[in-house]
Amino acid sequence: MEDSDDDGILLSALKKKKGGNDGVEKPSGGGEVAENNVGKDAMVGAETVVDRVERNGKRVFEDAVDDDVPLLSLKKIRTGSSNAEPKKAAVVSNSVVKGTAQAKDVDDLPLSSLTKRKEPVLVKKKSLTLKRASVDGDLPPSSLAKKKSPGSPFKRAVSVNNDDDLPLSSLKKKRSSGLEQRKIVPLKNPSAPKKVIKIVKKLKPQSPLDRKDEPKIVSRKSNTPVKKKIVVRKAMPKPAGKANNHSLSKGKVSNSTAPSSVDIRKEEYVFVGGEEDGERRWWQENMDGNEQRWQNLSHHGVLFPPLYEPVRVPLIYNGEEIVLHPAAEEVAMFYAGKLTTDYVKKDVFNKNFFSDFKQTLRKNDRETFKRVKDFRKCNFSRMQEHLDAKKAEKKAIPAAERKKIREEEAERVKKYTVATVDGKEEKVGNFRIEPPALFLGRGEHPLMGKVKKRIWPEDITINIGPKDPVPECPIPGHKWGKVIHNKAVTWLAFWRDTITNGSKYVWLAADSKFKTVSDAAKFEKARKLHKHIEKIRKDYRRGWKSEDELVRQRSVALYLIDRLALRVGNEKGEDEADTVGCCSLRVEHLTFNDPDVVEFNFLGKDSIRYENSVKVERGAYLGLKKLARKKKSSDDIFNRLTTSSLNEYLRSLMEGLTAKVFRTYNASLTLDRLLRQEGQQQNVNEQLVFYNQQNKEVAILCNHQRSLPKKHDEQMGKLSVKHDETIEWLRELERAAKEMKAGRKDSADVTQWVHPKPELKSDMTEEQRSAERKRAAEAPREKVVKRMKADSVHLAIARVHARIDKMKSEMQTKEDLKTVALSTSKLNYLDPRISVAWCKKNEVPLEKVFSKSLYNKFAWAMEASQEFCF
DNA sequence: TTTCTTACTTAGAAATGAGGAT
DNA sequence: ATCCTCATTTCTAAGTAAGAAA
Repeated sequence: MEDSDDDGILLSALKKKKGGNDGVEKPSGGGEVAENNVGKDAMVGAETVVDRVERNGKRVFEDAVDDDVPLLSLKKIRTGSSNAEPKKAAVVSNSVVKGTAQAKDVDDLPLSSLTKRKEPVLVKKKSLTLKRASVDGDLPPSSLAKKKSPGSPFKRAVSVNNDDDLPLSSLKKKRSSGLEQRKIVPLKNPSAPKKVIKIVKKLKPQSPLDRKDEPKIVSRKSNTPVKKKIVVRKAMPKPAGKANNHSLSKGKVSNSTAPSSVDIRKEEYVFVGGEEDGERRWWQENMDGNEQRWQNLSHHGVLFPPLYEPVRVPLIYNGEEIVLHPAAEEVAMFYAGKLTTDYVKKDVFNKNFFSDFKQTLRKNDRETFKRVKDFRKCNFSRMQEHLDAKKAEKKAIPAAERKKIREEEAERVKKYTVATVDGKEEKVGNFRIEPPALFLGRGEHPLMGKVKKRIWPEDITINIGPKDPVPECPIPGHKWGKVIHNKAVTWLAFWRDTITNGSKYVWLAADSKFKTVSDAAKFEKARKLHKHIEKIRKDYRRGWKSEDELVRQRSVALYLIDRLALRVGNEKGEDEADTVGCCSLRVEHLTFNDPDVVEFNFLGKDSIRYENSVKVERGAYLGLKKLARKKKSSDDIFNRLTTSSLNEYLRSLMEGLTAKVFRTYNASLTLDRLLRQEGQQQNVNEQLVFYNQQNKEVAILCNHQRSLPKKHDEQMGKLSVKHDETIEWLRELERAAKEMKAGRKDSADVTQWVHPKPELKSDMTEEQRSAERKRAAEAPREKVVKRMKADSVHLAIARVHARIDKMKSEMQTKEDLKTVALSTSKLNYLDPRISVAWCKKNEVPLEKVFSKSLYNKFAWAMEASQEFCF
């Protein structure tokens, strides 16, 4: 039983992934991209379930992935993208998938192999595992276990790992506090309101770790069994034999992993890490309920963009040149600068722009205002040319001078880049006030094209320590709108956006204490969810059948949030693009395909399309279908449910739990589990390809898309040509080898076709050079014949094979990632300790995975041991 | 209640710059 | 060593979610 419970949990996690994947893949297509994908999908889609099964039988891994969960659609999608994927990746996903997938499928699949692999690693912790299992178990395990059972094998393996990670062993050592941290986390919870705080306090007295949440839960019926968790914790604290290894804690020596890597970071790391083995690192400090986030705060205010300098380049109206009033010229220039974008093709954009433009004319230049009546007669080309010329001018600046300018600018701006919080110097994130511009909303934003006005000091509220000097207002003759001393907030300055009336803030940078503490707390909260997830799932499954419609709506919605990683979906106003999240889904966004497939198609945040067809659990399917019945296509599916009631309910399940925690949880858990799959990566490069593949799975889960890079097709074409030429060379080498073998010769003539080298001369201008390069690249290849010895031919063959493999892998990766954005999940959803642990375990230098800024942002996570388990 | 406001996180595109291929 | 690519950084829009106000 216990084991199975564990498995259940794990599996569920896996499922999510799959679901997510499905979702992602499809979505990747938003707009045009989407269509492309669709095409692929369609092909794949042709594949039937049966096909898949068969595949499973043969190629266990790849197909397995598809199978599981969700879906059909997924399969389709995947096929498209995943075909190319390396087996390793496939394997991982498969396992995952299976777990996720419904029991039947899972069982069928041959998970065993995976399991085996993992188990060895896990070894030690069985005991821990058991504990955890028991914990989960105490909840009503049975039912869930059954459903999920399919995944069990896989899960098992996973679970074992979990135990290991338990956080801890390694953590314990160094930071004895590690454990505490966790505990603390809840307290920290940034969002945690006063109420939370109170709760926390109550809990504190309790033991260490755990579960402060439980007390709260009490009200709910089932919770009794809290204790178990405690048990788990105990286990953790132990010793940590393991710990030793990697954790080299202190930064210095540290990363055994990153031997070759940069040393600079170590220094930074040390700095950031602060205290030695300390009890408490700065990033562990509570954000507890303290309303006071700081005592002293000093900074230099904000930097305003330069004023507009009129250039008297005319607007051409109806064929005639009109030199505009400077204010109008500035606005017209904004439009001219957008001429190459798709915005100018949108009526709303043009209408909004022209309306604001005329208003500016009316205020400043009555004559022109009367004259300029028709937008279609406006010609901004002279202005566009002016902007282009200016850009070219800037580009032409010699490197040395450019560098100098840069440095001078940096010097000028320097004082704005830092702030001091309670004696610690911190970087400021965005000290530049946004310059006036045309508002560029995403998707079909009703306000796109309107003029975002210039912000003046009077529009700014400065927040600063009561004893700290008020920054000088940088624009003579002006003064700050307001100066306040609000210790409950972390912003340095504030203004109101002139388009949306929304608030804009100046914050500290991502590596500041304010930001990192809450970031760490976010991940700890997500980890905490892992301990409650089983119960939560059980609860919402029960809710699908509830008599109470509100309960049904909430339960079905939560299922979608959990399995598909949907956002909660707050209500939106009239003046915003029509996008939705879970709670705001409308009937028109879903299509039901009996018996249990739901197609989703809607625009989410940033008007990114979410398009996915998902095989959902029976209860959820029936529940959803029922909710859609008798409603118009424009009606909300979850009409009785609000995001705040949903969150209120979640809070009753776990302290601090909100809908967005599920995204973090699923994303991180998915990466953690996927990275545990063993692949055959040999060198660091292959490891990184593997890592990126798993990162991609998460990005797909979260539907993180990017637009198709402009030159993608062109670049793929080039790679393809290169690839073909390399193959051609390989064939020639093989032919020569054969010839030598047949003739028992030790050398042979080989023919190679090479591109002529460009003849660049030192007196050529840039233009001439590029023309020459182009000529050379397009010139017919020249035939070169050379005599090669047998040895070198064989050597060359081996090398060419390797090169071809690498090319294939690169092309595949490029194609796979063409519309997937990895950065968003890495930055916001993936617990960095997962990556740190993986790097240490696989001896991959951390800086290969984290850019410098990410490294700094995640400094708090760098001492995680390789045993860390999310 | 419900709506509005505030504070903070998450998001993709554009701008920039560092490194890789040749 | 040069040029171009591509990754990183910057920018600011668009979310979430809590608390205040209506």
